[in-house]
Amino acid sequence: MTNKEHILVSVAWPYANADIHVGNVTGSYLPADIYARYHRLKGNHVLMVSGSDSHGTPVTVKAEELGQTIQEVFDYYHDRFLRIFEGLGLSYDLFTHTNTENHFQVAQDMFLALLNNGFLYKKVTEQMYSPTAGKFLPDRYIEGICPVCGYERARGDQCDNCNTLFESAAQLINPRSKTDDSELELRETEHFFIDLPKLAKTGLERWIQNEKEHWRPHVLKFTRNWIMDEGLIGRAITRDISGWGIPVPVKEYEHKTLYVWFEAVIGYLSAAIEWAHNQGQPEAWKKWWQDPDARSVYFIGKDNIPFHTIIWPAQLLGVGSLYSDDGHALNLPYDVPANEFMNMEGRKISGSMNWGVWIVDALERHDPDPLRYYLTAVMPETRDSDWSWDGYVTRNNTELVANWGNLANRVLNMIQKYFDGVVPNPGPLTDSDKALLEAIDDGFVKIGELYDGCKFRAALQETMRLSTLINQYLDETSPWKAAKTDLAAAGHALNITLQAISGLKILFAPVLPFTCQRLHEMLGEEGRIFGGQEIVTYEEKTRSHRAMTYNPTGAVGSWSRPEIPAGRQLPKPKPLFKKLDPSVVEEELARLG
RNA sequence: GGUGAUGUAGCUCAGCUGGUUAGAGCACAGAACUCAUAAUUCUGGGGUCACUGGUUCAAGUCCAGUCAUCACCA
Repeated sequence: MTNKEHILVSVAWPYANADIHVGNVTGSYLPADIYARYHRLKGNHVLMVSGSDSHGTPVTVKAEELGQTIQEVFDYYHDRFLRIFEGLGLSYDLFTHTNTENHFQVAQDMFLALLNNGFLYKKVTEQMYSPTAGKFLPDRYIEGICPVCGYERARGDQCDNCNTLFESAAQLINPRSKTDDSELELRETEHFFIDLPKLAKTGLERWIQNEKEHWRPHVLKFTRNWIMDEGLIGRAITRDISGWGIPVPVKEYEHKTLYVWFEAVIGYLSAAIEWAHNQGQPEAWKKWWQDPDARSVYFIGKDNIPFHTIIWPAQLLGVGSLYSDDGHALNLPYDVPANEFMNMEGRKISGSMNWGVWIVDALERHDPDPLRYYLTAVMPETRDSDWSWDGYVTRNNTELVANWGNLANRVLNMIQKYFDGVVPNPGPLTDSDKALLEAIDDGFVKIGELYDGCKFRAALQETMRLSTLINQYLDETSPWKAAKTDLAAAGHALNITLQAISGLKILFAPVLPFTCQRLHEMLGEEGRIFGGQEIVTYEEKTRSHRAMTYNPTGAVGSWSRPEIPAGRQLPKPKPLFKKLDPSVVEEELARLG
């Protein structure tokens, strides 16, 4: 038990301003969960963390749109996330959020460590100031005439008419406040910048050039190119907003806040610290963050690559041995298996056009495992992929129901029918029996490597291939025929098939945790394959927050084929999956747009 | 505009460092079987590997350019 690895599964933090759709799930949350569940079965020490990003501008914008407070909007979506993730079976050890005392503290600690280590500098820049509102306005609150095309309602960051992007809203002609249409003026303001060029020289460049052959090619090339060709420039990490966000922990600057992009990624660290605290073992997080043998894997979408492969590593390097008495640095990412995007029936997913599948709705009409299965089968691992309801129904019916679910069902039914539900005796094994069981056992090696390498689509295909292999074996041995003349032969074949199915139950479990648990019970096994999910309220000194945790108590699953003993009485089986009528496709398509 | 990725059968995708008639699943056609949610198994048809040019004895696989899609950056 000593050679078990510590694996930190870091998952993208959703903005709490919109519901989660299939693209979000297949892009980062689901692959992270599959990865975490695989490593739990392997017996490794997994810590899977994430949370809602409360301070992003989109949350503020949403609140204004709805005429609600930011807090109300945030609470509403955060709560929905918890429900959705519970329903989908995403097994976060901690899904928290960034509006906690703990996160504020860790973010401010990192800021100060960077400052003390000489990686921050102050700089005065000019920004748009609203005299009527008495504050500086972020670019997206500014409107004006586009200097390129003359469009009158260009936004501060981009012209929607000609798609020109502006470096500063000051480039607009006659810039005005979007909120009250008042005139704006340019004023000087001072901010903290992170010195990325210095950090690059200090170790970031060396790190990115180190051996990274296990990284996905597009992630690696993109990152190296960014550093080599484009070069790095200092970036502002504070801004002129107060009242919502994390105050800058420096005298005279308390009215400014930490920029969200700087602060949100710190959640990976602060959530691990919070988890340890919640467990009553405040130091426990260090196993994942300070032991150089621990692996940290970041599951994100492709739009987030530079933040996780350059800026976050730069921050981690820059804080040195923060939180360590004996000079331990914080671990940099081991891998960032960023996914591409998922489209919807050939078009980009769009919240405003209601073009997509929202998980909160989907879970009302569909079971989590078929959703997880389809999202894994078409996961955008190497290129953009497409969700189609026709594909969903087809794969559910032909692969889950017909190939795998029906295999389990027919075998369990035959054992009921011919042996009153008692597992028959296998007798001596033939060569073809051994070949089948060896193929399953080899699967634990091969499919394990695929899961570990984040090749989830291939893992699923390979597991399904084994299901076909069992179907072929069943066809050759035809226990339904043998039962009429030679009951022992029928029992023999059914026993072998049952053992093979018992293996597949584990091989499928990272992707199909709910139905594999049901199969686990139908095979007469005790306990649960995985631990359970809980939604808990945590109290801090001045605040409380709701979060999701994973409780591993009672989890018995392990990465090998459990032997089902002859003579065991099995319960009456029920189908694992529901066949879907093709009309589902039309019903679902009708909800779009 | 710059950078990167992607473009292979009707659909979803494999094809590592270039090498015999380009693979799998689904869909389609035919056959076998009947334990099972008409579910399984076997056989078969189907592709100018986006386009153009180049390197090579040999290219889907390398190089250049073009087009399309996506992301990031300016």
